[in-house]
Amino acid sequence: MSERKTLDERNQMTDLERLRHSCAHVLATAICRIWPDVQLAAGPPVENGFYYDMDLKHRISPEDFPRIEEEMKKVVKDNDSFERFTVSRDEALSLAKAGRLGAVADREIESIFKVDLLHDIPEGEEISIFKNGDFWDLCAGPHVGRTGNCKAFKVMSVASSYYKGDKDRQSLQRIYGTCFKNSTELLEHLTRLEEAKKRDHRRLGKELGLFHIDEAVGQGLILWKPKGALVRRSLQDFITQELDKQGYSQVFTPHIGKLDLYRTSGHFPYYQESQYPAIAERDVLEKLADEDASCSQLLNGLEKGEYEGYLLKPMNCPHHIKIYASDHHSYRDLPVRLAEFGTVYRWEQSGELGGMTRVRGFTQDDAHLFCTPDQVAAEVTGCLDLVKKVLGTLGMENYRVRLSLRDPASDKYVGSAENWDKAEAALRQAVQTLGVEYTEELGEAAFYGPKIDFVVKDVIGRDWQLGTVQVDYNLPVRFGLTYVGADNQPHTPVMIHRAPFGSLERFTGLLIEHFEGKFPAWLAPEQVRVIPISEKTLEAAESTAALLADLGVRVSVDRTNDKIGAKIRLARLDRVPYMIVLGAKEVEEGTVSIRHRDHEELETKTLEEFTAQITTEIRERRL
RNA sequence: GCCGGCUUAGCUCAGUGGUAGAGCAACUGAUUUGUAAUCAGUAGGUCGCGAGUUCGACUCUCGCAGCCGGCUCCA
Repeated sequence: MSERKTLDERNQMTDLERLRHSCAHVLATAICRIWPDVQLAAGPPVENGFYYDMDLKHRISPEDFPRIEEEMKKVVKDNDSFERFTVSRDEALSLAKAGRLGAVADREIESIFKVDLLHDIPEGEEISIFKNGDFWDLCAGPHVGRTGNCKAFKVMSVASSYYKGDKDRQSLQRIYGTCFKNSTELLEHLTRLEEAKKRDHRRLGKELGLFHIDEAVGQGLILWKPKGALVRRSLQDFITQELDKQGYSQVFTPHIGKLDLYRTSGHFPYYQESQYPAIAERDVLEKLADEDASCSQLLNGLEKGEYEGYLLKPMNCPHHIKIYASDHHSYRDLPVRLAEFGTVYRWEQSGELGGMTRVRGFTQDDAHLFCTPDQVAAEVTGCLDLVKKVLGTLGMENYRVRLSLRDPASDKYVGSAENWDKAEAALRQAVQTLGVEYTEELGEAAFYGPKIDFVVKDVIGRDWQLGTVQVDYNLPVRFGLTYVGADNQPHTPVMIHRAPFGSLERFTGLLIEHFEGKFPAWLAPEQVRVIPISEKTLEAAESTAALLADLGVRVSVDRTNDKIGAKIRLARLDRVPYMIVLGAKEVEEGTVSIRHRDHEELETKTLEEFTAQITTEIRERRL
C-alpha cells in the first residue's frame, strides 16, 4: 500500500505538522552531509514528531545523535528557504537517476527509492521538488518558510522499518525526531515523556507487586501476584454484577477443545500461525512413532483431519456455541446471553509481546449473544451501553471508537457479502446511538464479522483495542445453529461477540497507567493501612484493622519500628488510599486520624464514621 | 518473525583484560518516634546462558535466550 497522502490531506496539514515535515528535511540534509551515500525513502510528520526512513551502510546508534543534531543545527543556522519547483516526470526521473534527489549533490548512484516513488505518482498529478540550500528532495510539501523555523528539535530514536511498510521489502533505518514551535514547548514535551514513563504499567506492576512475567513460565504469560489478583477480582466482581443486572448467564468452559471444533469454526487450520501448536492425541503419536513417521506427516494428518487432537482455545465462541446448541430454542427464549471470563491462548510474534498489553495467554470478559435478526440493533446498543458504563465507572473517558469494517479487496473473510453488508449496517446504526465520535476503518474487521472497538492510548502513545462488540452472521451458519420462529420454522440466529474490557490483562495494564497505580479504593489491593505511632499503640492498631477486615475492607497494619514519617512515606509509595494514624491521643479520644493518599490535610473522625465512609465508597465504586 | 539497543545483588544502576561496587530493599540490634526516609551493623552475585580467544574474561569474539524501541502482525 502506498504511504502517499492525497493532495487534499496534505493541504490539511496543521502548522505543527508542516514544521515537523520541514524538520524531517533538515534531518535529511544533515544525514546527507554526514553520509553522502545515504538512500532516503520517505519522511513524513507523525503524531508527536516526524521520521525519515533511509538505507545506510553505517548503523546509526544513539551515540550518533549528538553529531546528527550538531549538523542539523548548522542546517537551521543556514536558514535557507524551502523552495518549491514543479518539474515534468522526465525531469524528475533524470534527477533521481543522477542521484540528485534526497541528496545535497549529484552522486555516482541513483536515488533508488525516489525513482521508485516517482512511479507511484499518478499520471497527471503535479510533481514537485523542494530545495533547501543544496538539499533537493522529491516532495509534495507543504513546508514552512525557512530551515531557521525548525529551531526546537530533537533526535529521539532510531529503529527499523520496511520500505513501504511491507515486510517482504527492504529493511530500512528509521530515525525519529520531534520538533516544536519553540524550546519551551519542546521541553514541556520531553518532560511529559519522562512523567509518562513513571506510569508505565511494567514499571508500576513491578514496584507495586501486581504481576510478574517469568522466563521459565513463558513469554507473554502473566503471573498475577496477590495484589494484582485483588485488582482483577474487583474488576470481575464489578462486571459480574452488571451482567446479572442485564440478563446474562455465566458459564464455564475448558481451556482446550478438539481440533474438529475449530475446523468447523474455521480457526483451524487457517489461523495455525497464531495458535499454539495442536496437541495430538497420545495413540496417534504412538502409532506414528511406531511407523517412524515424520513431523510433517503428523502436521499434515492433523491439518487434513486424518488424526484428531486438541487446541488451546484461541477464542471462546465455539464452546459457547456448543452450549447454545445443546438446547432447543424458541424465538421467545432469545436473546440467549452466555458470558464467561474465558482464557484464550494466541501465538503472538515474539517481537510483539510486552508487559500486560500484548500477551500470549489472556482472559476475555467474553460473552456471546444469540438473537433474532430483529434484535441485533437493540442488543448491540445494549452492549455499547455496557462498555460505556464500564469505562465511565473507571473514569476512562479518553477513548476513541472505531467502526472496523472489512477490506473489500481482501479474501480473508468468511461469509457472504450480503451478510457482511447487513452486519456492517447494523453496527453503523448502533454506533451512531452512542453519542460519541467514531471513525470507520477498512480492513480492521475480524475474519468472521465487523466490529466496534474502543481504543485507548498507553503512556507512550500507542493505541490499544480494549472493549469490542462484533456482529457475526457466519459462525451460526457454520455450526448450523437454529431457533424456532413464530412461523414454527427453524431460523438461523445472529451472534454478537462482545467484551467490555477486551482482556483483563490488557485492561489492567492500561488501568495501572490510567491511575498511575493510584487505584480508587474499590480497586486498590490494599484499601487502608493502619499506622501506629509507636509500639505503644500497636495493639489498638491491630484491633482497628481487625474491625475493618471484618467489614470486608482490605487492610493491613504497619508493624515496623520506623518513625511515623517513614511509615507514611511507605504507605504513599504503595499507593494505599487511606492511612489511619493511631497514637496515644487518638486512643484516648476514641478517634482515628485519617490521611488520604491524594490530600495533604488530615481528618479526625470516629472509627464508626470512617467505616461508614469507606464501606460506602467501596460499595458505590467511587472514583 | 525482522532491524537496532540492552541484560552486573530483590530493585535502580556504577564498573573497558588482572580476584565484583553503591544507594534503596532485606536481616540483626539500638531507638518508641505525631504525618514522605532514625542510627549502627550483617548478609546477599556462576556479572542472562553456552562456546571461543587469552597466562588470565563481567570486560574481547561467536551462538542462544530474555527484555526494550520500532517495523510487520494482532482471527
